[in-house]
Amino acid sequence: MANKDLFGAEENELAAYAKALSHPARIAILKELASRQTCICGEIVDVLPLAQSTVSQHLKELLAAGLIKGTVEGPRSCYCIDPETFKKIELLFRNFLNTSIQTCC
Amino acid sequence: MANKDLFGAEENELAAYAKALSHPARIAILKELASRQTCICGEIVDVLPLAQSTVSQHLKELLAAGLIKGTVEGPRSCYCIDPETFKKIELLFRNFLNTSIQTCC
DNA sequence: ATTTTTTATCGTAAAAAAACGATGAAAGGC
DNA sequence: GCCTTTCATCGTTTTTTTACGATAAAAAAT
Repeated sequence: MANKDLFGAEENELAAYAKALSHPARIAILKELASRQTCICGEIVDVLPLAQSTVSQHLKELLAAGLIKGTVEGPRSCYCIDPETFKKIELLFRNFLNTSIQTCC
Repeated sequence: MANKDLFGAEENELAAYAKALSHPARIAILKELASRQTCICGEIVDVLPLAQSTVSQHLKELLAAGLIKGTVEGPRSCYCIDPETFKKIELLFRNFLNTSIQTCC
């Protein structure tokens, strides 16, 4: 991505989270994870219209962004939404969007 | 972008808005627009560390996504945040993020 | 009428993202 | 001990994004 230090920390942070959410497959993954109360989520691949390696790549990105946390033990993966990050993002976006609405023309 | 009809409408919509927000320059533009109560915003280029054509391109994307509205009259441009879209997005994201938090493990 | 100023568009190059198949690793079942 | 299953990683190709300079358009200023 473009040189990080051309922009402020808040701009970069917001953009990074938005980027993580910027693909329908990743949204679908998150919704699927959210819909299951338990963490046993090995069947994500079957739900998505993508190859297994592609899904794995999307999971990796979500992991890197901190949106999910997960462990893999041999043939069993266990990914979960990270509620803390979600709370943080919710606040970040809400703040940004609302103050923009209020201060604009 | 990936085939639109591989995913649901909500996934695509969320991802599209997130994509519009996924670059620090675009966040910076939006913050700058929000910070001015008036719509006379011809000096955005000067505020950003990017070439004029690049900024214009980012503005075009924000316009296409519906985040801003604008008119250009010769040597004067007038871009504004679209508060309606912002409200819509705020709701969309809040809904998605909050229900994810509540239903997850 | 010509110049100046500001912006959009075009063409293009470089970088990043997305996707897949093939391969490899790890744990459990046979 | 060997399969099987499930996932990650690698290598590669295609597509998209980002960025810039150069050029064009449009209105105002001179």
